[in-house]
Amino acid sequence: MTDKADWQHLYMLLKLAEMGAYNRTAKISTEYLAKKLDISQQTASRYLIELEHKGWIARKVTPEGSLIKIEAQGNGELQKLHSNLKVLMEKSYPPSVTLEGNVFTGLGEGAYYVSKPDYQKQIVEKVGFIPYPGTLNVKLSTDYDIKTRNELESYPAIEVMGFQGENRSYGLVKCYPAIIGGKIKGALVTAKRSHYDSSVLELIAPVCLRKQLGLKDGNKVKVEICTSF
Amino acid sequence: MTDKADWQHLYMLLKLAEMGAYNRTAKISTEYLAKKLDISQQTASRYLIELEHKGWIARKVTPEGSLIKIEAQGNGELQKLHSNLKVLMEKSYPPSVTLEGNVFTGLGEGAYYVSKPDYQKQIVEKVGFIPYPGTLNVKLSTDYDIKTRNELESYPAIEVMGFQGENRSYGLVKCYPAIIGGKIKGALVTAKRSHYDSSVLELIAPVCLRKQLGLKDGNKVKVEICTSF
DNA sequence: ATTACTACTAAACGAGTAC
DNA sequence: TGTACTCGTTTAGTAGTAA
Repeated sequence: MTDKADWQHLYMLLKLAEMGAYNRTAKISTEYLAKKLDISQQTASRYLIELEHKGWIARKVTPEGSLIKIEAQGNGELQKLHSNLKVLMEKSYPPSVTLEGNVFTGLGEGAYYVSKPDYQKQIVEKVGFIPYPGTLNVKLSTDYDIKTRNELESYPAIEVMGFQGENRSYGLVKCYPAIIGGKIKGALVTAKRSHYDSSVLELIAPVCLRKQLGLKDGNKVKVEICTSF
Repeated sequence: MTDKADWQHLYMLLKLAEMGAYNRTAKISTEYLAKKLDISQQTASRYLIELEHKGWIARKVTPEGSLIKIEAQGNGELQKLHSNLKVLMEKSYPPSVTLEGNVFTGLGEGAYYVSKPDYQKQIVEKVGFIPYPGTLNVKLSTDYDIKTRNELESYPAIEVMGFQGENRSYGLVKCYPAIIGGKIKGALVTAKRSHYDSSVLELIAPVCLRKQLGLKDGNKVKVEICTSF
């Protein structure tokens, strides 16, 4: 992620690009740049030095102005920004949503399902980790959380296919990669036919979430669902 | 143009969008936002207030956090940024280039051509102004300016078609909208068959450029050529 | 002309805290 | 919990000026 201190540099870079420093060399004096950005000549000069230091631009000072060209690293920053924006604009759903609720103890069903080899194998392949045999259950309470939870249904998900068991059939399970408690990468799993309604989240992870996050029943936990993967 | 003070707000807006406030309401606490952007909770709060003040977001403060949705104006800013970047990334030429040279007196040919009704009519229609009967001639001297001038040939231009006159034929003229001397909107005109080589710019505008800009022979003048229109 | 240093000023930031 | 105020500190920005 581009950090805070880079904001102004990124903006500067964009302006330089618009002035012709993208994929070619442009002659831009610090005074001209200053006027365009409505900053002082001194600040413009300092910015250029900083950008050069970062390796975002190449700069050659001449008596008639500075010859400036955006370098590979600078191009990368602009492209990153562009693709971020593109994803945002072109998708109809947000790249991530955050839900919050309270931990509670379920019926131990999650463990049963997760340990089924047919499910487990697919989770490893498609979601990318070996699930700890058990789920963390989180109860949503506010209108906002429940509404957002319901919206998830229409977002793309990783689909873990159902299969025919000995006595019964096992249905489709949708998985959404998630960051639980701000730390652990796991997934929200939603069975089509679940005992729980849409006010409950069932979470899996490669580790025991309760243990790793030190959670007890009733504790609040944040779950950041990633909708693009 | 987004001005300098807006840049951090724009960045903030982008982050809010990534957190799901684009086209829907997201619940984001100032502390959570602060952690994501690596700023303090106080600053995050202040930013949200400023964004609301600007009309970029709608905000409803609740005891569990702030409900935030990016408003039409905010969407507009993000879209503007996106299209800027898109133009930059997808075109092979820069959106604008700046040339600099010295004013000199030509042979008065410019006035002759510009006053030809067949040319003039097209300039009014395609370039958008009634040209002052005369051109400002600018001599380029540095390698950079001449090189850049030559690159223009491959950029898109407004084409003013040639025609058959009484005694001779008049050729195609390419026009590039330009800002002359940092102030006046006019155009660079390039005749296919010109007496001047590529180290000379011939400029037209709705007014007398020499007069309006107070230019005398030998004076330096900056010409900003717009390649997207 | 330029660029960019130093010294100062203005603005942004965040700790503490009230609500 | 939350948000957002005051106020001291830090950082960014500018004027003057040298090279």
